[in-house]
Amino acid sequence: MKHLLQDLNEAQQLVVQETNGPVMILAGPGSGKTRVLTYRIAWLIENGVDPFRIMALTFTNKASGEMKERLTKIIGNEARNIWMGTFHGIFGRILRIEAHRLGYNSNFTIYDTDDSKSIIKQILKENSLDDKVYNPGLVFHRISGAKTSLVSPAAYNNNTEIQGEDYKAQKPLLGKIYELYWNRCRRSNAMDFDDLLFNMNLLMRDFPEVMEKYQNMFHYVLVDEYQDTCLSQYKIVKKLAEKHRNICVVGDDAQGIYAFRGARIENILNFSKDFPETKVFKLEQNYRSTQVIVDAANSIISNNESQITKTIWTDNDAGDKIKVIRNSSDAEEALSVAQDIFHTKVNQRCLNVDFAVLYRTNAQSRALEEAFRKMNIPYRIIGSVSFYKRKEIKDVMAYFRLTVNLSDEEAIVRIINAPARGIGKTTVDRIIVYAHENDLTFWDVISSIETNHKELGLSSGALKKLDDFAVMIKRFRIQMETLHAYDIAELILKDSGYLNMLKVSDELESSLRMENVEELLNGIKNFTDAAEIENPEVVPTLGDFLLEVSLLTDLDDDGVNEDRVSMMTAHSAKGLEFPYVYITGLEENLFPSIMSMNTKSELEEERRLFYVALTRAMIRVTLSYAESRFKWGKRESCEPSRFLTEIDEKLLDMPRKKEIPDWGHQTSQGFESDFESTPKLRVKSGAPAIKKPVEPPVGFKKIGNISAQSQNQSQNVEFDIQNVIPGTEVEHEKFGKGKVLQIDGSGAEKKAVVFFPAFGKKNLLLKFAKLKIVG
DNA sequence: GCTTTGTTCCTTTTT
DNA sequence: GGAACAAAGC
Repeated sequence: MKHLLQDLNEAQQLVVQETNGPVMILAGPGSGKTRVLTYRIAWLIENGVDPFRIMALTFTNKASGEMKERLTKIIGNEARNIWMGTFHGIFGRILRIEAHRLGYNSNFTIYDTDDSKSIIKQILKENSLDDKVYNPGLVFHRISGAKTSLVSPAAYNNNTEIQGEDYKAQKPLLGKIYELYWNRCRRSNAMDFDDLLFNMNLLMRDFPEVMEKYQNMFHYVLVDEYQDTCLSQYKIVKKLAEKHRNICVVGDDAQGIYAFRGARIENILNFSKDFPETKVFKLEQNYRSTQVIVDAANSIISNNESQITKTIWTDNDAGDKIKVIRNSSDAEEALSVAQDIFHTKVNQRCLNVDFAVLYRTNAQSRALEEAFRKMNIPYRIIGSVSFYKRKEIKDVMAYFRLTVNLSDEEAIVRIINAPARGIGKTTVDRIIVYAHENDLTFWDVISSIETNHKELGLSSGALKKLDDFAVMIKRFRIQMETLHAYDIAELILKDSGYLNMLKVSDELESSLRMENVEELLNGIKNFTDAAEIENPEVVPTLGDFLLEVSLLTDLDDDGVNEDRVSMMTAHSAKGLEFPYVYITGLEENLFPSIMSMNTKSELEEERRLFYVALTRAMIRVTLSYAESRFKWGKRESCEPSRFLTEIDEKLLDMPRKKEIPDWGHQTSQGFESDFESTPKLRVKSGAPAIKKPVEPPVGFKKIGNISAQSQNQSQNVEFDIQNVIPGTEVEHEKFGKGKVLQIDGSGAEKKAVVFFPAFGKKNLLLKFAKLKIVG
């Protein structure tokens, strides 16, 4: 047992061993918070606590994944028996068991933000409400806010204060929309993210026997990032721990960055009121960062009025001053960062994984990516545009969702005509209206279409098509009973004709979509394999997969162990650490964001976010800002961020003019490549014919054109990407050898148009990463 | 009914 | 730079 504590210092040891009764740990950045939590759990188990009796809640999958991994290293396979996961994941699991009590069935769908917004849009349309007044995003935010504060539609509409606010804002019908949305979700047997928390509260409030069951089940409750809990999370946790009172929360008010989604930092302050016998521990020593970084972080946060006084200090060396880089444009900024990393790598002999580039908004990643490709530095983007937001993935998931949960109207409408089955908008609309008027679900109507079609006034052709569709889904349902997740998924994709639709399409995009669908299938395969190893007795179902995947924001990147620079938003960086950190886009209105400067507390949250970003670094922080930046295709000039002046001047290596880099030459638009550039290629639709058609290399055949949205989106061809130029011979794992005709696209996935003689049929737009250069 | 073409309006951060 | 919508064309 001794060996466990050996890895910890004295303060940490004390915390780990204090296992009985409520404990609050105020842990500054770099104080070994995750370590303490992990070892505390390990300690419990080593002392005979059953892992099934421990619940450990985190905010992100990343955090829980990391903790699980560390725990497995310390205590072995028992780690997987702990109820460890995100709030949403764990509560989703419980709700699946208890769904019937709340009028759901256990295969409920989890709606993501896009699903929610599209339902709100439909509601607005059906009630002919102006979507300018009732902006769907805003409506959703309002509903979400109500739910995280545990205000039901009924309570919302009966609360004169809320009604007054809405009335004042000239949006008196918000409550009505909330109610309609609420009912729509219930009818579809679906919960959105906030419902997972809300319904968990309902369960605990209205079913004392259920509450007791889980209170008895969990002897130990641990919560990470406690400052980010919202009211509904806080109430659940409080109730769960009420009986055994072995609750341990870890938090840092200075790192609270989620007030926008309902987090209440007060929860930290109130903890001792709820549990008067609480023992409070403070971990203030920072083992991560240099003196300079710690001082800078402290000097930033001291600008905030509201904070619990806590001094972070460190024994570490002073370290380098914080370098500030001034740039003329976003493109130049990206190149400066890439170059700086390049030089640091050479001088300090470190790896790509030692670097992180942070930014305020995801949109900023684009320029960085371009620069990194130019400089040949491998990178990984964490949490960018989600894999699961792609059209083809959403389509495929809709098939799965519908098969598992027939009530899911969103899903049915999405795929009833994908691939085209001759079931058009008019028919679909008619069914929706009919269903809602008769209090039926969409599925109710089409599954017994023979009895309904007269009132619907459908043609016999439409009737047949709808019936065919319903029969197909019914067949999937039957087959689902006997097949495990991967097999049924594959079967659905084939039999629905979706895969074939992609296969026969000659759009370049389709082969890319195909790859994504295959990637999803691989994901299911991994899921079933892992589940079978974990518990060979139980067959992993499609429903299990859906639950897991709905709460995932990104497909688990396979490149996790590769040596790459990490790029992510400051929010995503929470909980991580890197030797070298670059914080980019330090411009007023960008960081701090202009959207977050309406009130003082919003500005203070931005400051805390900057604090989080700074304290990710171990050895060196580099800040950069640009004097101009592209916004909506237009160049706008920027002012340096106030944060730059809020840091103690002595800690800064002040801005200097950017020297001209040793390659390329400067233009008003940033840098221009030294490589030869070609005339703009026009794309097919909406544009005049390609002026100078691109001809395939000798021995290669070209069929089809690039398809894009409109002439405004014609793309530049770039040649200087990772040593590949048109003409380069490449090899694809599946299609064999080919020749690059064109490099295309910007953003996360640079694409190459490649001719594959073996494949013959068409040119392919492929994910760049999948190509190997031959010779 | 389905596909192509043209326009508008966005943009914070995440489960 | 792009998603979502609307309109026109097939």
